[in-house]
Amino acid sequence: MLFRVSVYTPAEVVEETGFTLDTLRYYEKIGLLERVERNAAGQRRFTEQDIGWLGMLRCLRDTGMPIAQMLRFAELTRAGDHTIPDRIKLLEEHDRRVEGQIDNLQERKRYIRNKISYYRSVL
Amino acid sequence: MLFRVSVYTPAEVVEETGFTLDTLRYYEKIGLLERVERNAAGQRRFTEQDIGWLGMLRCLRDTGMPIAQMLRFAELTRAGDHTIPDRIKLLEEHDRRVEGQIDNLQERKRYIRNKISYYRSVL
DNA sequence: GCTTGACCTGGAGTCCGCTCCAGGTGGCAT
DNA sequence: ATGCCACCTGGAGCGGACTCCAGGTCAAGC
Repeated sequence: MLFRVSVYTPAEVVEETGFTLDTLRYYEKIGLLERVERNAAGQRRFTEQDIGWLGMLRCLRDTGMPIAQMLRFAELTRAGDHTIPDRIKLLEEHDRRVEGQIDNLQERKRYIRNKISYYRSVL
Repeated sequence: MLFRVSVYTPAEVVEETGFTLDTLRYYEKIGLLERVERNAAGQRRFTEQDIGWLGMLRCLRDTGMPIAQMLRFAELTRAGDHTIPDRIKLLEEHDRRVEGQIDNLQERKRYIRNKISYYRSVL
C-alpha cells in the first residue's frame, strides 16, 4: 500500500492561504517560496510545509514586514538550524515594531474619536 | 498696534508636522491642502489652521487611509458645516477599520510570539 | 555687492508589491 | 474525442504615494 502525502493544487492553496495565484508565483520567483514541486505536466503541487510557510509569510506581510526582510528570514530558514538564534532576533525585532504599530494606532484612534466627539458637539 | 498672526515657513512646517517639503507641495497640488498663502516672493506661508489640518492628515495617513478618501474628507470639510454628519460617518467608518487593524495586529503578534517560543524550545 | 541657502515650478522618475497578458499545454468530464 | 478549464511561462504594466531634478528667484548676512 502506498502513502498519499497530502498535496495541494494551486487553486487549493489560493483558497487555503488567501494569496492569489499570481502572488504565489511571484513569491516563488523571487525566492520567498522555495522551488515548489511539480507534477509531470509541470503544474505546481504544494506540500503541507509550503502551506505552513505561507502562513508565516502571511503573518509577516500583514504586519508590514517588507519583502526584503521576509527574504532574509527565508534564507535563514533554508540555511539550517544554526540560524535559529538569528531568526529569533529577527522576529523579536519585528515583534517590537508590531507593538509600536499597535500603540501608534491606539493613539491615532483616540485622536479620531476626539474629532468625532467634537463634530457631534457642534451639531 | 498690529497683530502678527502666527505664520509658518515651509521649513517650520516640515519640522512641526514631520511631512517632507515635497510631500507638502504634493498635498497642495492634489488638493489635500487648500491653496496655501504666499508672501510677495511667492513662497508659502502656512497658518495655524494649516498646521491643524496637517495634523488631521497625518493621523488619517498613519492609520492607512488612502489619499482618495482623505481627498473626499477634505472636500467635505471645505464644503461647509452642513457636511458634518457626512464627516462623522466617514470618520466612524475609518475608526472601525482602525479597530480592525489593531485586532488583526494583536492576533498576528500572538502568532509571532508562538513562533519565537517554538524556536526557543528547540535550541 | 556677492554668496548662500531657502524657496519656487513643472515634470520626470522611483519604489513596492503585485497584477495582467498573450500564447500555449494537459487532463478530465460528457 | 472534444471542449473546457486549470495550469504554465516570460515579461510588460499598474497604482499608490511620494521623491527627485533642473533651472530659476529672492533675501539677508558678511
